[in-house]
Amino acid sequence: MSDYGSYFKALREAKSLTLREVEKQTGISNAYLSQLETGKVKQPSPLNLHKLAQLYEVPYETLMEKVGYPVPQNMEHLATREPVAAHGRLGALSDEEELELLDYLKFIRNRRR
Amino acid sequence: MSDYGSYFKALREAKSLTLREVEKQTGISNAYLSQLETGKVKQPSPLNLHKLAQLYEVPYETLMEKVGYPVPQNMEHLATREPVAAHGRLGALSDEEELELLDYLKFIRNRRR
DNA sequence: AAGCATTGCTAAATTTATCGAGCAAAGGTA
DNA sequence: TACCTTTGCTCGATAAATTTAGCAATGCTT
Repeated sequence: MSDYGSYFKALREAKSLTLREVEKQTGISNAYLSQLETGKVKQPSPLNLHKLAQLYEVPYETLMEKVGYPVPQNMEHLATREPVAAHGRLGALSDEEELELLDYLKFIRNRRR
Repeated sequence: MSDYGSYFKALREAKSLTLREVEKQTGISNAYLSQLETGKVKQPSPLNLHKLAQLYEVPYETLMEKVGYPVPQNMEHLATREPVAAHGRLGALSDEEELELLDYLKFIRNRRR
């Protein structure tokens, strides 16, 4: 199976923590932690990864990458990536669309007044 | 239950895509997509979120935040509303305005067809 | 040595993610 | 009108995440 289990175990041992101590700090059952460390878990939830990242003091993204989740781009990428307009629910807009929406937005805002 | 379903639905409709078209582009079953959009799914996998983010042209982090996953620290400000405000000429939008514009955008794009 | 707590682990149960099949409503087309 | 397709959705099945309970080995204390 997946083989990042030993990695998590190493992180825990580096802090000299016991499975049950980690359970207390994170709320994740020691049973599950054990399975995680012995390669019996494929994709732990991002929330649990985050908790472990905090406790073990490693970057959340590092753990996400370890378990095979897509990792968010770094800032440079985002900054360069096509239109900043590609945010929110509107998504990427062509110039014409943006102008038309701008017009409609004015209408919306003046509607009731 | 969680209620980000309508958000995904809005994203899909903004692109005038059908559930089965999204299925073809992402490999995610239309059955699951439907459940996702009708609030019957709690935590879709990061991988699926990533696929949808690509198709819908929204940041992966935004979707992660929507479904309640922790978002990497250095990305938080980008994942929230701010970018929408950075929407060139449109400026900052309220939720209601954004939804209404989304709806209008859909209309614009379907006008001819 | 006996008794007790700690530690890592597994087994079974529960919950959720995800898919395949198939159904009913809506649209078009002959 | 009858037929075929498309579309969103539900149902039932399978797999994986995560928990609770409990067990064996080790360690500590008397």
